[in-house]
Amino acid sequence: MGFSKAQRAKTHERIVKLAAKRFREEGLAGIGIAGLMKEAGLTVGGFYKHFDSRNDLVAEAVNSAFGGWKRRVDAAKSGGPPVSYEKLIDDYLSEAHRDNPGTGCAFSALAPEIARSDKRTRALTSEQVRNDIQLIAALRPAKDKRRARSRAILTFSALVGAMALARAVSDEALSREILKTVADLLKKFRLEAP
Amino acid sequence: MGFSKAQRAKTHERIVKLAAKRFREEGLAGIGIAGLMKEAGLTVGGFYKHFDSRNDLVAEAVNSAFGGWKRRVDAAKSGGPPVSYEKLIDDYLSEAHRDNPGTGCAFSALAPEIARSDKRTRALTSEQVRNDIQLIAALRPAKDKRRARSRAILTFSALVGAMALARAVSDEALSREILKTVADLLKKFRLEAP
DNA sequence: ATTATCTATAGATCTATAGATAATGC
DNA sequence: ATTATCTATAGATCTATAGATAATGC
Repeated sequence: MGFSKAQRAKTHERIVKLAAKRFREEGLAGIGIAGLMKEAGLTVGGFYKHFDSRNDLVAEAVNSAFGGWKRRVDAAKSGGPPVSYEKLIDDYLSEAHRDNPGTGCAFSALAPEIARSDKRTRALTSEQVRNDIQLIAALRPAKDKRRARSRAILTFSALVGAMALARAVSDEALSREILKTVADLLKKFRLEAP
Repeated sequence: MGFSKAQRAKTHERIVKLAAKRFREEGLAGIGIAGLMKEAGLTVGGFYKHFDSRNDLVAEAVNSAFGGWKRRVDAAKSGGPPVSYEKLIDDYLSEAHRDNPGTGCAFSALAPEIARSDKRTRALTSEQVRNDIQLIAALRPAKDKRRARSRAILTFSALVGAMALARAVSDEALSREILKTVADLLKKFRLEAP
C-alpha cells in the first residue's frame, strides 16, 4: 500500500490528469468513478478521500484540461520553441488535434457539458476563457488593445466552433474542408486588414 | 388508450420533438427513457414499439433539433418575415438564444456529444452542416460561389463557438462580451471587404 | 389478428458509504 | 493516532424485455 504526503499528492494528480483525458474523450458522463479509479490502478473506495464528490473531480479535471497553450507560450518565453499566431491556428485546426480530443482543447471537447456543470466548474472556465483570449490577443497584435481583444475573441470562437463541427460530422471530406477553410481565412485576415 | 395509424405517428413525433428539446437542454445523457416517456404522458414500456434502441431516438431527435433556420428561410420565401444575414447573426448570438438551448441550435448545444454518437447520428449531422453552410452562403453573397462558401464556413464556426463559450462561462459580463463582439465583427466583415 | 400501451422487473450500471487493513508521522 | 487504500454493498438510477390489456382494422 504505502502512502506519504508526497505520495498522496501524486495520486491525486494522477486521478485528475487521467480524468481530464478521459472526460475529453468520452464526455463528462462518459466514464464513472469506478472505471477511472481502475484505470488509475486504484479501487473505487479510495476516491472520496481525494474528492468530496464527483462534481469536485469534474471541476478539477476540467480546469486541468485547459491551458495547453499557456504551457507552450510559457515554454517559448523560457527558450522553448517559439509560438506564432499562424502556428497556433495550424496546430489547433489540425487533423491530429481533431482525432485526439483527450490531449486537446477542453472547450471544443466539452463546452456544452461545462455549460450544464456546477458553479465552480463554470467559474474556473471563465478564468480560462479570459486567459486564452489574452493569450491570442498577445499573439495577434492590432492597432490597439481593444481591437486586438475583439479580434482574439472572434478567432477563439471560430477555432472552438470549427473543431466542434469537424468532429461532429462523419463526412471526412467535409470535416477537412471545415478545418482547412477556417485556418486559411483566419491566417489571411490576420495578414490583411481587419 | 386508443390508437390509430395517425395517432401512432403523432405519438412518435411527440416523443422525438420532446427528446430534441430535452437533449439540447440536458445533454444526450441528461434524461432517460423513463423520464422522457413520462414527460410525454406515456410510460416506459411503450418506447420500444417506436424505436429499436435509445440510439435510434438520439439520431431522430438530433436530426429534428436541426433546421430551425431552414424553416425560417422557407417561411420567408413563402411570404413570411424576411431573413437577412444581419438578422441571422443577431438572433443566433442573442441572450435569448443563449438562455434557451432547448429551442435553439443543436450544434452549439450538442456538437461534442454528437461527435461521440453513432454513425447514423453523425451522418444526419453531416447533411445538416452542409445545409446550414449553403443557407448562410446564400444569405451572404460574395464575389463568387467559392468565396461565399468559405466565408459561410467561417461564419458558422464562429457562431457555434461563440455560443458554446458564452454558455460555458459563469461570468455574465464576459458571456455578453463574447456574444456582442462576435456579432459586431461578423456583421462588420460582411459590409466591408472580405 | 394485430399492436400501442400499460405494469412489473431483470440485469447492469453508477455514486456514495461502511468497515477492515496497513502504512505514515507524531 | 491518523489516514489512504481496500473489499463489499446500499440505494438509486438506466436500458431493455415480458406479459397483460384494450383498441384498431381486416
